[in-house]
Amino acid sequence: MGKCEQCIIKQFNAMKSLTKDELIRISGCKTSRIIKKGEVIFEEGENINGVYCIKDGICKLSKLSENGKDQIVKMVVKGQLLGQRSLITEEVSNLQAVALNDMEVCFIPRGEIMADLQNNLKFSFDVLKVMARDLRESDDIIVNMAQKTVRKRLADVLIYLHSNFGENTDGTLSILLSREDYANIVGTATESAIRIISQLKKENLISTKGKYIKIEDLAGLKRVE
Amino acid sequence: MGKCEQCIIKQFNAMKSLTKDELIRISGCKTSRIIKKGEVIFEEGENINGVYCIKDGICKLSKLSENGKDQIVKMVVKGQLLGQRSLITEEVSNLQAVALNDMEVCFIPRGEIMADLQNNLKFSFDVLKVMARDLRESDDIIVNMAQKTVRKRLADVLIYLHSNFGENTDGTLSILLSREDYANIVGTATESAIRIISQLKKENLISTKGKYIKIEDLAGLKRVE
DNA sequence: CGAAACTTTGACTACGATCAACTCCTGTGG
DNA sequence: CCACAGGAGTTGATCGTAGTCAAAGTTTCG
Repeated sequence: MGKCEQCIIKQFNAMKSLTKDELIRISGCKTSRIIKKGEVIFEEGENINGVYCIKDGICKLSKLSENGKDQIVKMVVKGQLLGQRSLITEEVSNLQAVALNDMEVCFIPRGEIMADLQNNLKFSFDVLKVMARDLRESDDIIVNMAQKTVRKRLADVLIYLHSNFGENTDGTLSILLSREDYANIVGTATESAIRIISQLKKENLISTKGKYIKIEDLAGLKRVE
Repeated sequence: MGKCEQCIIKQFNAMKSLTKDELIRISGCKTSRIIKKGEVIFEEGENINGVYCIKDGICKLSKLSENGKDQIVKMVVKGQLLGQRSLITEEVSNLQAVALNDMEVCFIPRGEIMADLQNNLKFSFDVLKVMARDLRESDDIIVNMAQKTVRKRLADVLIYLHSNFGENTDGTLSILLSREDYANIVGTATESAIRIISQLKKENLISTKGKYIKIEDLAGLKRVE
């Protein structure tokens, strides 16, 4: 099993602030795990009892709404930590996590990571920074949800996916989402999302290869209102 | 000027974790300020350079959307700290803060509070907890925005205001918001909010005395879909 | 008292949800 | 290898929700 102190992934999250000794200790109690695409990592209401450090892959965090629809709240990718919030509030998870592609994660039990949070100031301050940034992002999402049309939100999501997760060699978005996922991110009905995607296609802003979406005119997409 | 170490307000926020010495130091450099209803505490994009500890009153945090409408993202009340996020991300504020009634606040300059954040583990961990809870709340707001009707959201807001800020002796909500504020919280047009309020009135779920709103049937309001 | 700001109502429009039918993939078992 | 089942994607028709514009009524405050 890999050693935390040598793992490159830690550079990308707050764990870079842990000391070598702390990393060695964590390395000793962590468990690695492969998660297949579509697999549930944890459920809403589940006691997570630790955090996941994502070595590879992407997952979606969603919450079941009263009307029975899932709302995707956040995507967490390679390099980031998963489950920090619930760890800190000491409550069960308020979100469900599902893998969007095959993932490789390390699970660090609550006790170990909490010990570091409460002893290593640099580490806890780093986590604080991540959260403050997340909060900013949440503010933006709230405003967008409240004030923008579905069409505009969907265009924004495509731009976001493109700039954050990049594209395959053929130019399609490297992250593959179902139409339902798209709908659940922008908060609309699947049919509505589909309709807008085909409309954007007609306007030559995007093209599709099966489920894959390729952005043809990024500037045009940004101008969508 | 009041002394932080004797101030009761600190019990309600993370400052309770500061040592007596730290509080005395902060007391020496803080500035008290009275803010009138409607006054802007800080603007979106402004460098806040510290945090406000709210001794009395309530304010709204809002963000200007591209369509020119303000979206109210959060309400911050007596006992809470204002501006922590921007302090931590070391960026300009992403929100505007406006007083909803006459307020009394203490301003603590960045340097002082940062020093404590980076030295007092208990304090920074407390702030971490507050933020983790805020993030949970944001998740809920996002889901509600995305999945619920304006009518349902407005009913929820009324219930929220009632349970969090209480009522006057005549039973009206003790917090007084304009119709536009209501609209800006639920993310709708002012006229839409007005229409729904008058509809709820017809259904005898609420009544109004001028701008004041009184909840007549809390259980009924909760059943609104 | 009068101006300005806020609230209310009406009429109309547009956006997005829902339901239903149909097509297209994909994978599984005969 | 084909057939078929099931899921995902697509499209059309229809309906209700909410946004916009306009006008009139009401409060508030100087």
